[in-house]
Formats: sequence, C-alpha cells, structure tokens
Amino acid sequence: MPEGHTIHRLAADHFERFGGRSVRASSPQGKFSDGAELVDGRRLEDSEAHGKHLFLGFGALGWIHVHLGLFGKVNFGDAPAPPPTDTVRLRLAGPSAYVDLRGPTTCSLITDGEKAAIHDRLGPDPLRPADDPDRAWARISRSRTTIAALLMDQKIIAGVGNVYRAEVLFRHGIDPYRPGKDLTRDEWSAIWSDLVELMREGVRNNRIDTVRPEHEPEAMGRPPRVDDHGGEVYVYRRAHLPCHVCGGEIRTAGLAARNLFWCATCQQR
DNA sequence: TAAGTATGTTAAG
DNA sequence: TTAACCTACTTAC
Repeated sequence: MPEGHTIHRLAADHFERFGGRSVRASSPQGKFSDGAELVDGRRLEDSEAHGKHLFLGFGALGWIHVHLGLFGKVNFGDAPAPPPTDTVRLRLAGPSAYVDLRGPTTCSLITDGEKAAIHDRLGPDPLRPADDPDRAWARISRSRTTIAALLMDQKIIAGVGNVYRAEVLFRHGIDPYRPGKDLTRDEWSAIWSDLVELMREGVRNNRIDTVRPEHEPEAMGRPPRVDDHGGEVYVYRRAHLPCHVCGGEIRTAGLAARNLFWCATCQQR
C-alpha cells in the first residue's frame, strides 16, 4: 500500500536482502514468466525508487520496473521460502531471504532508456536528495488547478499520495481547493521541506505519521486513534470526527476520483 | 456468496 | 468524467 515512502523503503529492503547476489526468479502467477526466466540466476546490482516507481537493476539485462498501483503488495520472508501461492507475480529468492510481489499494476523488464523515460515524466521526489522543488513550483505557481489535485499529479511532484496530500495541507493550514497559483513561494518551500521530513520518517518507520508532538494523543488526553494504514494522522479517513486541533468536524469530498479530507476551520484560503 | 473498499494510474469517451 | 486493471480484506445478506 504505497505512497513514495513505501517504495523507497522497498528499494532499500530489496538491496539489503539480495544486493550483490544472484537470485532465483519465478512468476508463479504467470504474467511475468518471460521476465523472470531472464532474471533467474542473475545478480541484483542496483535498486532505486522515484516516486511510486521501483527499479531493480540487473546490469546489462536491464531493470525490473515495478509499480504497485492501489492493490500491489510486497511480502518479505526468511529462507527457506514456502511454496508460493498462485497470485505471486514475482518471487525472488536468495540463500537467506525471499520476496513475493502480488497485484502490481506494472512488473516488467525494461532497458536503461525506458527507465530514463520514466524519470523524465516524473516530477521531483522529496525523497531524492538531488531533486529540485523549483521544478514543481514552476508548474504550481502558474496553475489554476487546486493544490489538492496538483499534489497528486506525479508529473509535478513524485511520491505524494492521498495520505500525504491531505496531511501536509492540514499541517500548513491550506484549503485543498486553493488554486496552485494562489500559493506563496514561502508556503511551497514550507510544504516541500515538510514533505522531505515526513516522508523520510515514513521510510524509517514504514508508516505515515504526521501528528505533531503537542497534538499527540498523550499530550491531548485522548486515546490513540491509529488509522488502518498504521500511523497517527490529523485528517486522513477521519471524516465527521473532531479535528485534533480545533474540535471542528473533519470534512470529506471526492476530488479527482479520490477521497479528500480536511478541516474547514484550520485550513483557509 | 456478493458487494464494497483501499495509500494508484491509464486510456477511452 | 468513467471505466478498467490488479488483490485481499471486511461487511452485508
């Protein structure tokens, strides 16, 4: 269940378990049999993430490109690997560990050139240290589209999904319906650096936590209310519940085919 | 058993 | 704007 932090964590976890070693590869479900056959016995030489895209490098053979989509899941385990279930698109197995990939939107073998084309159509990623937030600002500051929609557009900024968008807008008191061009440069700088911190912590903990210390359950005298995805949040999936800061009712609405959550009191135009 | 839902994206209309 | 795709889990009947 993937926003960018999940994918960066997966890149690190794959390399930690399989990096520099040859792996056995198979596709029990069948849709990646050709690719798995080519990869089988090769050495994992590199792993990389950009936004929600994962790349596993096998040298001259190319890269396995994985996108989890909405349903994709990855499951690591220790050797010996049990028999795979029939929905496993890709299993990689080494001497000490295995990993199963299920339900991805994309799992294919690509060339360096195809990988470069994917990077080209993605915006800067808060988790890639060299990436430049000004590239996103150039688009946002000229756009009449709402900031909530812009934050989900991977061409503009890569790796932010429905949870981070809702939470970062709350943390900065910005109405999700505000047009991008009405943001100030300072607001954008603050959003970007906040995303860098939040998403790095997301990679470390493998979950999304966005609640500031002073609003944490212990500090507020309320019971911990951890969302299904695993973290403590202000607004995501908290429709009709009281805002942690002002007590007002959290609102929800559809925006760009996804559920948006916000506090109309704390988040102003 | 069926329906509904989910941290996503693309393509068709 | 809508449908389609991929999986697993929860809830309703």
